[in-house]
Amino acid sequence: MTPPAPPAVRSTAKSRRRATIADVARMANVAPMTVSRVLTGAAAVRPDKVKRIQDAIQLLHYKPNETARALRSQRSRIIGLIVPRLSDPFFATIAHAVNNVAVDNGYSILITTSNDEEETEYSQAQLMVLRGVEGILIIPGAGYHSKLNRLEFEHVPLVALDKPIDEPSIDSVFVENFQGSRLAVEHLIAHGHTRITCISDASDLYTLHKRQQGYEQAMIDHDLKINTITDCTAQRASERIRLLMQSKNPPTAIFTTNGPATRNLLHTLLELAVKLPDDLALIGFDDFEFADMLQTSLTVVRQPASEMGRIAALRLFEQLQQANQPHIGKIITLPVDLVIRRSCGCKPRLPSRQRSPRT
Amino acid sequence: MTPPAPPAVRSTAKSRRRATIADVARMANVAPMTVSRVLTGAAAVRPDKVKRIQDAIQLLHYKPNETARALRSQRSRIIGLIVPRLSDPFFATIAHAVNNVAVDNGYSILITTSNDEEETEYSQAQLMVLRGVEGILIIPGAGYHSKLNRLEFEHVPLVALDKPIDEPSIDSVFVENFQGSRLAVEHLIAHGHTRITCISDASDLYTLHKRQQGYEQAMIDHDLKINTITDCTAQRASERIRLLMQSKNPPTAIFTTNGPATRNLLHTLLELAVKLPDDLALIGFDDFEFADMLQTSLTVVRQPASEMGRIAALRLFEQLQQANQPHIGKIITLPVDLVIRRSCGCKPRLPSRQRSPRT
DNA sequence: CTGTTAGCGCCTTCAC
DNA sequence: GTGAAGGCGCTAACAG
Repeated sequence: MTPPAPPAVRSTAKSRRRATIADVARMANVAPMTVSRVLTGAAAVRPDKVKRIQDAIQLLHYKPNETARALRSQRSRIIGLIVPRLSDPFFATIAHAVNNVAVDNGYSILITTSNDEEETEYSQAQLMVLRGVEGILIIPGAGYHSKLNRLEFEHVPLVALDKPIDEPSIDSVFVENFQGSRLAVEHLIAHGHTRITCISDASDLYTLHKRQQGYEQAMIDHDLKINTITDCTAQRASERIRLLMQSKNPPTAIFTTNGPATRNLLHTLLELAVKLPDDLALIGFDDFEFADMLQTSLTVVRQPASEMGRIAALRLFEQLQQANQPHIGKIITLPVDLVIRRSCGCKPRLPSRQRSPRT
Repeated sequence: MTPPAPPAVRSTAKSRRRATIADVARMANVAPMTVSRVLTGAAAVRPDKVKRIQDAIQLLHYKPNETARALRSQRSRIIGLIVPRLSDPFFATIAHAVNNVAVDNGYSILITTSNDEEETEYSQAQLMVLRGVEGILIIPGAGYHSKLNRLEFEHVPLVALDKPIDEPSIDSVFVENFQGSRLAVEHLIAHGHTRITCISDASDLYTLHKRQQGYEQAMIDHDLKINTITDCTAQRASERIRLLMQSKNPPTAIFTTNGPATRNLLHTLLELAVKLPDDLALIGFDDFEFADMLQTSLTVVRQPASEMGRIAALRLFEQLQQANQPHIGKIITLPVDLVIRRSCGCKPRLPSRQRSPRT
């Protein structure tokens, strides 16, 4: 065992380049390949050599260069994650869960936000492939058809979350949008309400559509008249809701299909001094941190954001393990919880939950 | 111009490997190096060759392999981002802003969560370096001293956010914790309050300490008695706050030093049926999405999360450009807003803001 | 079990 | 302006 070999290059003042596998091999008096085998465990190596190699690694502070590994072995141990916005707690929670699974598997995450832009999503996904990601998890943006079903992504394992990508071979993970909404609306009906309005903002066409369908199914099943408002964006919500509440037959209950719609509605109701649940009952799709501390705590359909991220990531790793076997897209749909608080008219002692039934 | 040259390897059924720079060079009848120059713009190339090369690139759908580039050029165009939790809206918003800056600079982000664990933070940071990130942005976890001041990170550009890392050469971006808190407490004092309690949970020692100091400074300046409660964790908050409110001289106002403390307090106040702001005035550090829709809308100190992320990322890129010049750590402190709502006792028509003064 | 050879895809370097 | 050679650091493939 020789002392730390001076690097091949003359050791200038302080450049001192990182030790490479060759340095370790030289010091341990073996071939680089043998060092590699110890590192990766790809094949057995005689114990005494293992010892020498490990000592050399210690002394040189050797750490493998993952970029070189990725280039040579065609395995980057990196997956891509594309979300519309990280500032949305729902997406951020999914990202957090994905990260945990990735770390458990020894993978890292290359993340990016699409800002709900088709071109950004597409170009960032391409860039990820060029950077050698082994697979991509994506929450497609609202309001367009994702282009990730293109040919160039044919050989990249892909899992879609929350919304689908239009290509049957792609795995998807959704929540029970339809059943959850139906459950929520039926809860309102059980409270005796008959004039129930469904309010959406304009974003996120796929999920909102599913949720509206759930609302409509519940209404049809009980012979009630459907009334859906779909353009309650931040700008127009105030006007639309005032009109609604001041009409001659205003609803006695409202179902909002996502967080923004719920927030827009609540703002206007505050302005109008409408009291929940006396003047109006409300259930919103999607829970949020302070839902239990509003003027009237809100009954909501809670989505399993963390669970979604976890399952999607696990699916992706299953695909990575199955290498190139022909792949059939699997659709996983997670149940949602109806978290009953005060806004629907219940007077629960403790917040209770009800789970969406599986169809 | 020849038709798409069959790849060197025989084109088996459908393996069809990705085109490389050599394929493009062959097709355009130039040396690979010339193609590289067109790609990177590293040197001028005669227009007719440029044309031939661009045509070949189109025909072959050539895209450069970024892993190979990173290995050869020692520039990955990737930066690392470490946050404690992505499920925290404050951190997630920072991550979002960081992403936007990175994309603008043609960089990608390798992200990971430390879960507030010293070892995770350290090992993930190491892994990022092995993956060739050019720099790291980190929000250090709560409750320990980050190990990223170690020797091995000496040559990795580093920027700390929200909390410092104990090493003077590292850039940091903070908010005005001290001034913001002082401003908030002075606002309460201006409302005529004299018994003001400061409540913290146990996490995040650095920022909470700074905020407590701001509170104390304001109290001292006005000859008021300091009363700080530091262990209002989710488990103990209820007990501690009940004790406080039922003491014989309960405070007439409270200043909470972060989101969790605010939330814990609000929960208990709901249970105790304490009405804001009549029974008690409250200002919390850190804004959140539904702060304006609580039983009584909350007056808060708002932190510029997005701005923090943006500035930290910009700093990192400045370091990347300055290559190896000796670096002196720069500390950037951002002002915070006092967002006045109802909980402090104001009756604003429109929510108003006040900016923390710079010292 | 171990070493040799070669090359992943690109760009640095240097010669022309 | 252009090309040839060589190697970034590692491991696949093969030979022994």
